[in-house]
Amino acid sequence: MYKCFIYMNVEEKIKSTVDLAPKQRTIIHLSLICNSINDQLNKALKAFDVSIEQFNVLRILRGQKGVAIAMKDINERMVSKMSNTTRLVDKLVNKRFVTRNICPENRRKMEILITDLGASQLQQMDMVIEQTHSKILEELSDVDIQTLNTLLNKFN
Amino acid sequence: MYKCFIYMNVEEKIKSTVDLAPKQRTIIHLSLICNSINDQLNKALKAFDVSIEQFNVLRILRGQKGVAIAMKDINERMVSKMSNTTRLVDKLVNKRFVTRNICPENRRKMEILITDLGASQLQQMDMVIEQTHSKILEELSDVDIQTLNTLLNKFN
DNA sequence: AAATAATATTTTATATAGCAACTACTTTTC
DNA sequence: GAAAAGTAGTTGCTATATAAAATATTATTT
Repeated sequence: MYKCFIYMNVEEKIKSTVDLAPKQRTIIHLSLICNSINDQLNKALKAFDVSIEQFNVLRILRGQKGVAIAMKDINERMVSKMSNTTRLVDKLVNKRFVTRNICPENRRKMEILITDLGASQLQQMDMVIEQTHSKILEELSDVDIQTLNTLLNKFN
Repeated sequence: MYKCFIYMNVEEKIKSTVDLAPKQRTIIHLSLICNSINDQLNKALKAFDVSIEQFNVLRILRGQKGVAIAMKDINERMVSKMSNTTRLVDKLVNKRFVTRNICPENRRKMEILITDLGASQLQQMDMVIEQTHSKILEELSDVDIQTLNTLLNKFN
């Protein structure tokens, strides 16, 4: 029997009756898990009415420790790059989680800062997200996580 | 020095100056790789003017070996579920890659089939996608791929 | 057989992703 | 110092994701 137990989950999920090539299977496996992770994270953040991307922007701003940051630099630090950081920040401004002002030294630039409200909300989000991360990786040991990261590093 | 070489890639990519918790790092790492995989696959399919999802639908239809399939069943077999298979199939109908007819036995159902044009285009896409998969996983040995799948199976 | 429930698909609404064009400002070059 | 090139950010457009409501058909109940 060619079909190996380690692949069962994947083929179950996409209801495939044929055997997939190991490489194709691996890519699909990764894709399925990423989708599931995003679902879980989005659900966790739903109570705060922010998306994963908005949450990431807030984290970036907190990392600045009070130093203002420009749109361009937010973009560079984001996990999934998108051309439209403007609209993402708009949402956060509307929620009073961040402020945005024109930089006096270089009037092309924006100075974006997290507000106290944003920071306190972020702290609450962090707890929920950490719980979600722990749940997702519950079955993986510390060694598993190290091995996984080493393998992921080999991806092109 | 706490920062370990296996994490370098991640922190470089998101330009993080602070150390992330290993679990958080792993989730971000996965996310980065998934984005990169999707970018590469979309680029490979660009010449055919189809998205990854459209490509997946075509593969599902081919897997049917001439047996018609309903919308509901396409949805079940898709990697990233979405409620709007209708529009996805619309696009493929417009390109003459698939046909869609009302099922005579159950008029609620649709009978969706891949066309000869769709099948021949899919064959071309397969070659490009296989090359892309190989390139993505170039640095991973067979054992690496087995290990990776085993680890991915542990995800919740 | 009419009413109700269940199923399959489509439509609608809303949010986001990605690209390209555009505006506004700054730097460089001549 | 005016023209050209480069940079930062915004806007518009199109495509897609997602959820919820609507429509159409079939199956079940009474």
